[in-house]
Amino acid sequence: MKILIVEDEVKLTQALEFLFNKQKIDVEIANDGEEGLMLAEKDIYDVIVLDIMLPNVSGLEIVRIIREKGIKTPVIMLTAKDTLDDKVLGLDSGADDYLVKPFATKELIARVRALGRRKNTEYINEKYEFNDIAYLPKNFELIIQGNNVKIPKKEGDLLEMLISRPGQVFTRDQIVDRLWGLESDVLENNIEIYIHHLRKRLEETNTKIETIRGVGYIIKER
Amino acid sequence: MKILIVEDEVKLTQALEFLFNKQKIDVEIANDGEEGLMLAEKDIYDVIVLDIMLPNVSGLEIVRIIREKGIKTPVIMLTAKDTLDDKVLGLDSGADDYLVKPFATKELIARVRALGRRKNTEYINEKYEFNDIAYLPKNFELIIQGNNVKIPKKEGDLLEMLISRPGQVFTRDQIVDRLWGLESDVLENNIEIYIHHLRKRLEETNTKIETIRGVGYIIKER
DNA sequence: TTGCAATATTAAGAATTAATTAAGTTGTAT
DNA sequence: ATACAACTTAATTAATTCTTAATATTGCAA
Repeated sequence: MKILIVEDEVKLTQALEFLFNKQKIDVEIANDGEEGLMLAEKDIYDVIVLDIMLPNVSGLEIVRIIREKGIKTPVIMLTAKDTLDDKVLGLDSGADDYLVKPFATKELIARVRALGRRKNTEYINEKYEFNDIAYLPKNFELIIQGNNVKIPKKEGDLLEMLISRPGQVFTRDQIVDRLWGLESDVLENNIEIYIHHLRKRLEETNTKIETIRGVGYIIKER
Repeated sequence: MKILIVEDEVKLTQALEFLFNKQKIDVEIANDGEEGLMLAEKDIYDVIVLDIMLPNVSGLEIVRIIREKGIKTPVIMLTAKDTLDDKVLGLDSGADDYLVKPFATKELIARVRALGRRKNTEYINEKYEFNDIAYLPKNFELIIQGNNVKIPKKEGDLLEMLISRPGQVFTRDQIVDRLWGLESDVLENNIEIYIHHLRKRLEETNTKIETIRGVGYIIKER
């Protein structure tokens, strides 16, 4: 799971990053609204945590814009007690949940988990299921015909991305951004290599990864 | 996605072109109102970005004229703070959105994306349907009798053009402009080739592409 | 109905993009 | 410090898509 945290208090973001990482959750940080919007638009995160009060672009603005764009990533709003108005409470801003500052980090982690899970399947233990395969991101385990196989992290992250939204095409850019981070300059060839590895693992299954030439990849029934 | 930017500050247009290209959005530039109007009339863009203050013909004029002609392409207006009057704010000028200069380029990109998508979502989630066929531009899939077939990009772009406005004749010029860009010098013969490919795919359907001699092509029920 | 222009068809090879393989590097755990 | 696994780079091969070009057919006007 990879999440985006948009929050201008640097100390807080650092603490959160540390805590989430401990839970095997990858974190990307944006310290102002503009950057946050840019990242959120990439549509590569499982959950977005948004402070409402932000420099440049407010959290509410960000939700509005990304929802308009059709991005359905669950959003948790962080609000100070005094800015907690109906708009947020009613959640008709487009956000899915909110948390009043100051909050217990445990609480935030729990809610992130809950939302990250909701979108996919109801399974309690962070399990993605698609067609005849399943994937457990927590221990990087791919399940084929009842057999659990541990796969490398990068392979797992890629599989998780694809399997988390079946039917969605992920562009090569999105894949690079999610697997290697934003300002990385890895060769795009790496995508092909990990796709290749995954395809080999899926050979005997009824699930395949299809190439959309010039665009990216999508997971499908064979 | 292909957009038109009409803006007389050359530096700005160059920067925008660079940024949009990075986002895989094709850009055509016009540096004055007259040229902008001419291009906008071609009706081949997904979004038009229009500065209000322009040499020759103002942005507002351009929207008015193209709307009169029945061109429904979404328009984003760029306005300086001091020309931001009700006409623009109310959006009853025919524009769909506006942005006050100076703006964050990221914000512009976000809004262009949002508007460009809107056109598609008028049809059932990114799916064009006509008669007995359907097309998914996102993964370049043509759906015939429940079967999804992947088709090449150029074929897909052409099909998308035709199917997006059934009943409208597209001229060879419009097709060349949209598929190959304005200053391309590909042989017009290429149109016929891709029309040919599409026709082959549609052979067993009740949908056909008709030639309007001396003009262009139109998609129809057989 | 003949000839011309426009359109259609087909095939070949260029160009682009992806897949594969191999070799080298990094990081980590013992 | 060594060994192994994972990751990255690089080079090669394969596949797909695009374009050119050459030829055939069609529809329209004289």
